[in-house]
Amino acid sequence: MGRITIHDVSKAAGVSIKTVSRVLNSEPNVRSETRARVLKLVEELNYHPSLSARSLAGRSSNLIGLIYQNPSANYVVDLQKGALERCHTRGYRLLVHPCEGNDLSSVRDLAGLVLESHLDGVVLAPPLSDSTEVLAELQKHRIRFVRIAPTVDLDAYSCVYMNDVAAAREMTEYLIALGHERIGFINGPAGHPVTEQRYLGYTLALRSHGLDVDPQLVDRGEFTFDSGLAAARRLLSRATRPTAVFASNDDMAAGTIMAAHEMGLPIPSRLSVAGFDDSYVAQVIWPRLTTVHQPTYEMAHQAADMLFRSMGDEQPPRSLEIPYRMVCRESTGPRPAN
Amino acid sequence: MGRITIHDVSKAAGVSIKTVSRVLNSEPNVRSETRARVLKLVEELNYHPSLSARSLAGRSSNLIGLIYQNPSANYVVDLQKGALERCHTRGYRLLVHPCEGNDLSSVRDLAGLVLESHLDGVVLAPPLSDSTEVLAELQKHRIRFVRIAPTVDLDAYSCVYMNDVAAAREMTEYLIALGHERIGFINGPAGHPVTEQRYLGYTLALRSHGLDVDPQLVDRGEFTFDSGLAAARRLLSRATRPTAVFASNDDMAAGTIMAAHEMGLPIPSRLSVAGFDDSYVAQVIWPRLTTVHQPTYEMAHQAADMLFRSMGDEQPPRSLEIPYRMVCRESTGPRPAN
DNA sequence: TTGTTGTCAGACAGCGTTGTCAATCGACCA
DNA sequence: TGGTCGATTGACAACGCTGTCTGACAACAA
Repeated sequence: MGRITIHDVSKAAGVSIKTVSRVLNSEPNVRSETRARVLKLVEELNYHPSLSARSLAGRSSNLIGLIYQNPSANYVVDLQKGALERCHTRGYRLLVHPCEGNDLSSVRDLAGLVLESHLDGVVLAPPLSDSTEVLAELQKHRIRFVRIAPTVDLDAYSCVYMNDVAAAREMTEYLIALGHERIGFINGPAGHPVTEQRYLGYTLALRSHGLDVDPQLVDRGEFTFDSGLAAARRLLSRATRPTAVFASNDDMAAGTIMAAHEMGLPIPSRLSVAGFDDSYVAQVIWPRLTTVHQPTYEMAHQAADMLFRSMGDEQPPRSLEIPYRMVCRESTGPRPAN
Repeated sequence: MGRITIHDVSKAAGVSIKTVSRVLNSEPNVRSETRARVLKLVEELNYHPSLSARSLAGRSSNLIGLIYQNPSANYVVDLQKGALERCHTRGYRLLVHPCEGNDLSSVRDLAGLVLESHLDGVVLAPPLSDSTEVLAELQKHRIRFVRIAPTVDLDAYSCVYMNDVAAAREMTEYLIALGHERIGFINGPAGHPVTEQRYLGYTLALRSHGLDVDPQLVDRGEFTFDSGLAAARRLLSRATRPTAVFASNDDMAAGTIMAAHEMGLPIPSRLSVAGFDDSYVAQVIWPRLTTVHQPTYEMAHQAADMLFRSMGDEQPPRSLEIPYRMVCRESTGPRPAN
């Protein structure tokens, strides 16, 4: 009593296997009576087509990959949820692949994975979405891909993104509007796509309001809580202490809040703190974090969607911008009087 | 210029495809000279065997599934990391499948997925690990599985777990040792496997120290931040306000901390808060959370390992207990004087 | 010499689908 | 009546691998 195959169904229904195949793939030219009979047998026998056989014989494997590289846990979860949801409605499955290391070998591993698994396409999370090696390798093998939040070649390859510059600028302007003039900034790691963008937004806002970019007020972290904590400690113990700190992601903003607590600086009365991402921590930390809502779920959802559409006849847009949203909570307030 | 197949390699090496297959699968009876030649060609041609063809022709698909059902994001991430790491070293791939709904249809969906994808085995996350329907369905199709943190039939089916009762008891005793006598408890949702266990640990600790279990001090949440916040608000506004609250997971503990802040109760001087899981929030919230470290990563890692070992000749242990660890941080302190 | 054993390698039949092409069957038109 | 055409169906060869079986050859014993 092994696996139930298309032959079992065809025999039971008194038709050829090809007809069963036609029914399963909703192909035309099957009498509705025949279709109904086959469908009934499929149900009764609890038949499930082998996807391995399908991808071997056919053109599609109904499998796409989500490729990422040490991003924060919350980010991955949101991405995955978004992609998974879209996969579900389209009958696709999702293979997740954390791609560690940026060297050539892992890039080839990636190509290997795609080839071995017959992936129909891949969704590339940052910072991979900016890696020319990865893109080249994928192109070489003619593998469809959609990039999430890339910063280069927005029009050359398809992608889904948000405007990090505008968002960082708007957040900085929000702080300026609250009266802050000494606004610290915790930058992301050098080389990461969005790092430059968010910093650019910060500087643009300052300059357009006649404020200087003081290097003493800018520090750098690795997008992690610990690095944010360390950077905030340095920033807050400088002679010219900022009255507000804009951390370029929420994890580092959480570190900043911790540092402020350590130093006995009440938030927001003595120090305002803003983050970026609107990840889970932003909503559960106290005080709740003013931040930029990054539409991670939505971006992954749309990326998967673009992938699917490009597999069909449709010609989806090359690139798609998803709007961000300012989320003002209790971690920011007017500049202290002194 | 299509895909490179085993035929291309065999032709180039001047051997039969079977010999290439032997080399790739490290089978015996191949002259080392031949083996080397084949390996060289595989490298040169950048050949990647098709896993679809493999799973169709052979016995194994090199694919396992991680099945879960609306757990918290952090939990999934840890599980996934653990499983993924083990998969990587064994050359397996991981299919993630969020199984929504507990009804019969989704159970059949699950079986369908396993059949369609030729999964070699599945790792079952709670609360699925206790679902008799799921277990029955998997058994029916003779599919290997390992359960994570089940609470029933520990010896009947293979599983990896930790001792929730002992952990909850130890945490409660820690609070008692700090002098607390009115210790609130925020329970998990009814029906969830670990809910009973953790509550049991709480009551055992109280009783063994001559304290009563006061229903006024017990409330219930859904393992989410919001539900924890709501439960804590109720708990802290009762006439007999507790001096410590033990929330049965970290998300609800974070909600409790928020509620305390709202009410102007300093932590830990006026209220101690303890959580369970040692998830990411526990480490970034202020004050940092005293909690029980649940070895999620380790459990998933071991579960995947047991799966792999059971596929080989080995007979891994039926069940494996992973030790938990108390993590005492700044959210707990001695009972306030009044 | 003949048989026996062990090592190495190839031929060939699946695995469960889809794609291609040909066959059958009415219906419809001239 | 015969021919044409669309709708419906089936036969059969892929797809790229593994498992099984068989063959060739060398080494060794009887």
